[in-house]
Amino acid sequence: MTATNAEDLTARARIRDAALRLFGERGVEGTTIRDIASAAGVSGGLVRHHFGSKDDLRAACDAYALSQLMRIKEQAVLEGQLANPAFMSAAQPVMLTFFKYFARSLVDGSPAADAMFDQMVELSEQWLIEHYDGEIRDPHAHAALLIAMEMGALAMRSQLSRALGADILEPEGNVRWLHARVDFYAQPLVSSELAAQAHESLDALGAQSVRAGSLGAAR
Amino acid sequence: MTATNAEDLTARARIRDAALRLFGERGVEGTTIRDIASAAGVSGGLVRHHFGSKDDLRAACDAYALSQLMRIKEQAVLEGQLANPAFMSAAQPVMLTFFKYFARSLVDGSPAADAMFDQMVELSEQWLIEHYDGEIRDPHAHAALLIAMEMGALAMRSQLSRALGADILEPEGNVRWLHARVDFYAQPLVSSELAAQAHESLDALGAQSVRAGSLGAAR
DNA sequence: GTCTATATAATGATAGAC
DNA sequence: GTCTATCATTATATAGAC
Repeated sequence: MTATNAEDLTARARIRDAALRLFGERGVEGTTIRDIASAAGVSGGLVRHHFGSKDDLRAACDAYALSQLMRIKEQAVLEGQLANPAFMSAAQPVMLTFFKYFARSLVDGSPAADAMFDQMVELSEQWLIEHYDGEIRDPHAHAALLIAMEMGALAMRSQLSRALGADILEPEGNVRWLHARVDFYAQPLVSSELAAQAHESLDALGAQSVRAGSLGAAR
Repeated sequence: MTATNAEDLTARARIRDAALRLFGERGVEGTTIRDIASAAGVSGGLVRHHFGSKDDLRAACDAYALSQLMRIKEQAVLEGQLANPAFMSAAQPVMLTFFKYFARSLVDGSPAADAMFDQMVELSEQWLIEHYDGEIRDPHAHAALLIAMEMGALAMRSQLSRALGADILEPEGNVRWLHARVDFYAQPLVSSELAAQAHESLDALGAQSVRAGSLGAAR
């Protein structure tokens, strides 16, 4: 049910929600129109009637997920709901569902997902520049890595859930996950000395690669 | 060419390497046997002749990627090649290719990938316990998140590459990526005070979720 | 709006020739 | 070992009835 707008019980909405969920779980290629129709309790023909083609359905899911996410963001920021625990805890699981969809889309590749990624990188880059205490060499790269890892962890949902002993998208596992995440971001994994050393090694490696030319990634 | 063993120019090896690459890039569902055959420069029939079925081919890729990764690991650790820059810089791109394959398998889900993930978590958990200075509340969860984010970032290869301006699996982008990664792990994103505060909020949220019951993740 | 039935295409699997 | 040709299955797309 992802998000429950009042008039949202139509077959069209059910199809879109089912597609959003199945695409997010199995990927677009791994999901058939029949699967979606079955999950939504309608016929395959109706999917076509409402959305035309699988690609169009996917585009509709992209647009819907993006708009819903933006809507929540607006509410949180503009309407000052950020400080409202009830709103935030209610919004959280819905947002996660959309994030999960985008995480999978990011892996599969799609124009909308690409745009979403860039937008998120942009936002977190600004946040880093404005709110971060320490110095960051390359804020853009830092932000990109941050978002890639965040979305990547979400794409690894089943693995992470197995390791934590509970689905990270259900309340119990979700809390465990968020706790671990806070710790993860609170503690540096390597010391600044080790980091400096690593940067040096990388510079040497970089120069070497450029010279040798033969060390290109295998393909 | 992923890894160039001397006798590795056989059609069978070419098929396996092509499958490894395509599965890693597009996922198993998104790759057809014809695609693989074409990339390997052979007929579809030959793929079947050598590997039986698509599932068997995938299993062969799993086994091969795992064994190669272990082989490199053995060499690095047992034969003391860890300190040999030439070996390490040559091994790095090959390892990345296999990691990429597993990252995608992790997203798609497979028994071998699951085992791989658990193994990596186990290793990094031990590393955290033995070599990490600070205190970590939940080493297992921490390790799981670390691996999920590492592999997740790899699964986000195209996004990350676009953001960094060069393919992270080619030398140039690779160096940029590794630099950003060092910085990422060298600097805590949130202060310990903020972290403590976040942990508190999460505990409150957790208790609330358990009470309310209605806050389950959307599905 | 919704369904059933059908056409068309793609895919994995198979058989047999060289 | 390698190919071409073909089959069976499945998926998407389409048409038309209710």
